[in-house]
Amino acid sequence: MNVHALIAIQQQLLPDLLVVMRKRYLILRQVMLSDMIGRRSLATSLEMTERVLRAETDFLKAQELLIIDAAGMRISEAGKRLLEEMEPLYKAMFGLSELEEKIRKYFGLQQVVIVSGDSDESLVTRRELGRAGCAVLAKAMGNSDVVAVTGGSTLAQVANQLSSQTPLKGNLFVPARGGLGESLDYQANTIASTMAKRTGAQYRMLHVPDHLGEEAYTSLMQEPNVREIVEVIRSARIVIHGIGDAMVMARRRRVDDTVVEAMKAEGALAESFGYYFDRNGAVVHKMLTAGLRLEDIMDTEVVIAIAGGRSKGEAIAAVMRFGHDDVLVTDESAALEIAAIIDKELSNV
Amino acid sequence: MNVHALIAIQQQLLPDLLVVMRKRYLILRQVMLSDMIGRRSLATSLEMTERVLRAETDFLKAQELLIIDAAGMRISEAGKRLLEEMEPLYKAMFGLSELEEKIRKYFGLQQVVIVSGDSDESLVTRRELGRAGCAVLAKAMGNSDVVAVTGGSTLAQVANQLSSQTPLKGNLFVPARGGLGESLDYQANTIASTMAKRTGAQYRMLHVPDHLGEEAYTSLMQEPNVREIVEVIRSARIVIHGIGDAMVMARRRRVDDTVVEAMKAEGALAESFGYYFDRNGAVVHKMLTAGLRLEDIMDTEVVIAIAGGRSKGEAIAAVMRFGHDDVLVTDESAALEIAAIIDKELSNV
DNA sequence: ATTATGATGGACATAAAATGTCCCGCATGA
DNA sequence: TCATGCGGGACATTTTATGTCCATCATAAT
Repeated sequence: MNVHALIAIQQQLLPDLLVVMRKRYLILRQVMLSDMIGRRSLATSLEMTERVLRAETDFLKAQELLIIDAAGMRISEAGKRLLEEMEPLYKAMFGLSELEEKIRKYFGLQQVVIVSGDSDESLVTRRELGRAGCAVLAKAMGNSDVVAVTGGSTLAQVANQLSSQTPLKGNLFVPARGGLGESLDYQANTIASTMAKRTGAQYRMLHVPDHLGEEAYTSLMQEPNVREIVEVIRSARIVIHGIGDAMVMARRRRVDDTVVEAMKAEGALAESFGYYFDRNGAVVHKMLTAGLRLEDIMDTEVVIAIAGGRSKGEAIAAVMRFGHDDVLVTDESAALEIAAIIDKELSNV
Repeated sequence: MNVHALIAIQQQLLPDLLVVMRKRYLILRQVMLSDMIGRRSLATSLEMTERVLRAETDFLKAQELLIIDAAGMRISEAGKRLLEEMEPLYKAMFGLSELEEKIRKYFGLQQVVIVSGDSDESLVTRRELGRAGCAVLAKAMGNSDVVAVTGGSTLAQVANQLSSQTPLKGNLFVPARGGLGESLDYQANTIASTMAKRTGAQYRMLHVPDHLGEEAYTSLMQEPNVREIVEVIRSARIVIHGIGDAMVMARRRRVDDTVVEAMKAEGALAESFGYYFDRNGAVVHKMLTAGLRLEDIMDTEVVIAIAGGRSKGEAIAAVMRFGHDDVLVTDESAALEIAAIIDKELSNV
């Protein structure tokens, strides 16, 4: 049995095991690196409140890993030994948390969740990604929320993993956008309905093509029943969306070749909830939609992005730069790509 | 890096979490063994209150390790898998807690603390034993308590590990008994004074030989200053004492050969705070003392025994049977000996 | 020598979580 | 059909965690 397996087992019984372990490890390490340090400065350098830190240092003192006296705190021999023994473990154990934190901070997100593996390569990772997405979504959902979901294989995966542990009757799932030229399973409509069925929630459909000319848009919006559901969609409190490669998505949606070329020229890289972004997160291509618009996203309380696979790293980074997401759920490979982009950015500046 | 190293680290860094982990593990195991069981009967069989158990089962249900429905609880597939995977690790993770609990229950103690190793073999273990003793003592001490301490090398170890982290000015350390024929370092007087100095507390000496004839006793007790300190000693709220082998101690104290023979004939096995016990915890040899008497012990609020080493296992068990201790601090080897004695006892009955 | 700084630890109000208790409706099996 | 034992809801109460402020002490610079 190896270390990872043990941790995985322990985490089932104690989900925040790693969180606590990491917290205490970082305190210990910071104290060691500082030789001698006071509580207040330690608290700020670890970004903890003073009182919480104090509870931990009191604990570490009781364990005799820290020595605390009137002059401040320093690490004990036992503490030093513990740190040395933990060092090789640290990376293995917390590599992902470290990554999460880095990405979270850089893009100013509320939360980043990374599952290990590469969705491009492994079915297991895709499933894990789905599960992680479910967990995030479940946590975000209240008692009577409107949740807008986009299409795509990743979102379909989320839908399939969702379980009805706590029946969320009052919630309403809606598609974020209209119908696309994709396969039925990956349609936003399909996914919204699956999610609703699996959680015992309600759902509404939007039976309108996503891509509309101005005339068609205007006339459709005259229809009371279309108009009503569109308004519900636009008032969603939660949005969960995938992220795709711009060119792949454009073709899948049968966008005009000339438009595709124009977007390409403008540096379109990523696609999400129907919009196309360049590497800086700027919107490259706008179009009329009966679904969720950019301005709606900005008002949405919780925007969850979910996408994985090394090939999507760049696209994810682009959408994150757009800056209106709150939570990102991704996998290790994509996260590493994103981290590389961040590093490059930071060294250029 | 192997699993055992990780466990060792966790035991230092998160002992509190491991306690929780063990609790959940035991619940899961009990449910598995019971096939299907209700909350109330589970609570009694685990000796937990219903509400506490409920909090845990709710958690385990959320983790999908337990299936709960109107008919009762049963273990899920994932739960079963978890138990199987954890089984080989259980001993490494919780072996000592298990031992502690077993000994605690058998002798009806309040708390048992076991440090790993064998004090007979290892200096490190002796030191650990001292540290653990300190921790227990520190927890027991209030703001103005009288603490009676006996002599012996183990208690000397405790004294040397005690630290003045929380200055306990109002407390008073006194020797439990008078002077013995031992070396100065192991005298109760010496230890009491060391402890007091190291914690910033007060101390009083008892300059009287422990072993007294009736005449000498009577006349000494006429002395007001002797009488006064003796009364303080006998009113101690806390007693911390070592445990020794009867014969070894008798010789060290230069007890008359004829008396030694008599004690031997009566099955004297263990010695503690000046009294000799046989294997059943019965007092074999009583003598007049200016220090703490048996009847004082019975009134003492907190009686802490501390002793380790495989060779002392039997003696410790004997004194525990005497039944007036509240806390036992020992080491792994002694604890294993004690457990063996318990098992033999239980199978005989 | 003295003053200023920054340290810990105590104290305490308040927020949050854990716990004890009681009771309800429901399935199951006698 | 009824009684038993089940889970789970509700709520008062206790315990614990947290934020905040301050007293006191050690240290270093003046």
